[in-house]
Amino acid sequence: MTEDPAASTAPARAAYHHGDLRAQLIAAVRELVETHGPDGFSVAEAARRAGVSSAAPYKHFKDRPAILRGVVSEAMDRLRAAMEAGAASYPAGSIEAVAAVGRAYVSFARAEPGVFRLVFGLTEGHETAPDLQSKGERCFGVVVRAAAACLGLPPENSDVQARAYMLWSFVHGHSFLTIDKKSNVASDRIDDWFYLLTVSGAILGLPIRR
Amino acid sequence: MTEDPAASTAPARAAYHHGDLRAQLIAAVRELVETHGPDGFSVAEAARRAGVSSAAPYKHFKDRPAILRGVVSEAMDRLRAAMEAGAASYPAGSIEAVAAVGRAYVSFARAEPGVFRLVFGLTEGHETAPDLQSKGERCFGVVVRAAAACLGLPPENSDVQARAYMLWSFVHGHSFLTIDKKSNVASDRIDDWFYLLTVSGAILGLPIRR
DNA sequence: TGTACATCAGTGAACGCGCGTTCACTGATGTAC
DNA sequence: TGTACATCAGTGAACGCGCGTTCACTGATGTAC
Repeated sequence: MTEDPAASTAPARAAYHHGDLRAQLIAAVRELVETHGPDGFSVAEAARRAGVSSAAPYKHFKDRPAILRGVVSEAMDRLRAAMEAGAASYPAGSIEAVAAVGRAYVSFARAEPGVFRLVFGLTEGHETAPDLQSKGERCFGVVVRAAAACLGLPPENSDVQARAYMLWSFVHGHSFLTIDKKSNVASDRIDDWFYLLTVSGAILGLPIRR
Repeated sequence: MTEDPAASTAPARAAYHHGDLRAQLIAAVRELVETHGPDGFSVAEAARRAGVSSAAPYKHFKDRPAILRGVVSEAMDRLRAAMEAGAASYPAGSIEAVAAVGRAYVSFARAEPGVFRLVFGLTEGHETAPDLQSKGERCFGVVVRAAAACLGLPPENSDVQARAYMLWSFVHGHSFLTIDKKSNVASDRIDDWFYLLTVSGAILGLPIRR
């Protein structure tokens, strides 16, 4: 998948052997999850879409949960890349960079709501997956670094972490409410760049005295 | 279920007829959803737990999605009641009342994570359910009214609605991150009453100039 | 360059399973007279 | 108060279905000499 030069872009009907099946299966599952929801996918249907027999997936994945984990892992890579790209498109340390991370997050959720839900624990038996856990932490790290740079404090600072977590909560909640259609007129205003900037600033700037 | 005097509290082995089955089924599904996750339940298993044949549920619900809708509907009633109780336990118009609504929300999610996920769109084919939609709006109404009272503005005010939505996003996101175990040390601090108060105040008080 | 062989990635048939739903039925309940 | 009867809420057997997974297999690929 990663060391693959260009075959994955072409339909690559591919020979008998090696049609880049692993990546094709993940793509098929992504499609299924988007159209039928998380848990609305089956190994059989994914194999069908990839044009192979129902036994073929087991040459690449141990079992059904392993396929889901593969999809989630790949999705987390893309999510983190999107967040980083968002941050990089504004001056380091600016509040705009912080808001851009949030905006990238929401955009991802909107673009792939099924996969987004899958990433966030909607599937059973994913608790035992240390690699996924660490990928999640790396995503959070993007938020923390942006917040730290903006506040001029080290990322290890516990107030920075608390505020970054609050920002994440806000953006995460907005993402879910939006894809669940629970949104109102009010939710549309948050997509407004100005609102996102303002609420980000408020959360970062809130006086934590104690 | 509602007009039932006291039978639902007792195990109520009940006669052949009428053992308050509808309510018992909903309770069984709640249990299943908590232990096996949303979509991890089956009509057959729910019937088994309620001690009836697998055909019995169809006397009370049209089909499987209808059972899910019943569970969600009942859960939304309880969620709204909890939010209202939270608001009522502090002076009307106080920021504490606003924060208490949020705290009730998070407590609900923590107490019944499976049902909470179910409520928020994780199940297929619930798009066609106007009664659920309106129940959701009534929940949001609790937040809006608390925010309006605190700001001294009418609930119809669009800024009030926008800020209420932001509060809801924040609390919703925190709820999900918490039950998904995506939380860190940082998330625990938000359960701290003082933090919740502060961030609520920040969101309500943020300067929306435009 | 050619051959022998281990490995790899697929096939396709088969399995057992539990599910959602239906059906004709039956016993208990509530009501009219 | 008693009886006749409509209705209601259950039974249990049966159906067809698609799924996850295994199995022995086979043809293509890559490598050693």
